[in-house]
Amino acid sequence: MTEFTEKIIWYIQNIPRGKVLTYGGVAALAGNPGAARQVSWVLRSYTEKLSLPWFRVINSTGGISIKNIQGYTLQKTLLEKDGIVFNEKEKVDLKAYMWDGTPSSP
DNA sequence: AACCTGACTTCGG
DNA sequence: TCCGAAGCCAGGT
Repeated sequence: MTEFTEKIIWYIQNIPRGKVLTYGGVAALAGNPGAARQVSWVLRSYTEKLSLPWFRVINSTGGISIKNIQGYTLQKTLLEKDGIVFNEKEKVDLKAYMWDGTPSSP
């Protein structure tokens, strides 16, 4: 695994409760803005092994990308448990919830 | 080495 | 505003 991939994992693990990050956002923080798809690959490959907070990663429109209805519902439920609110279009306010990458932001 | 895959993103019609 | 097409990157076969 490359250093880039390790950074992706690090950022995902450090997303604070109540915050989210987009796939492209994680890739950008990890140093490669164009590698959003690699982030999805990491989630699919390492979520179970490393117990990653996978549900805090959403797409650039503020919505959930999981196709499977059960996975979609699970992710939405977990995010709401974090205090994140979805609007009538099933989207969250990225300007309010997007994590800036700072480990401690109280 | 070539080709395929994916829980993505962006741009043009 | 909405949808399809093309672009993107690393890992797996």
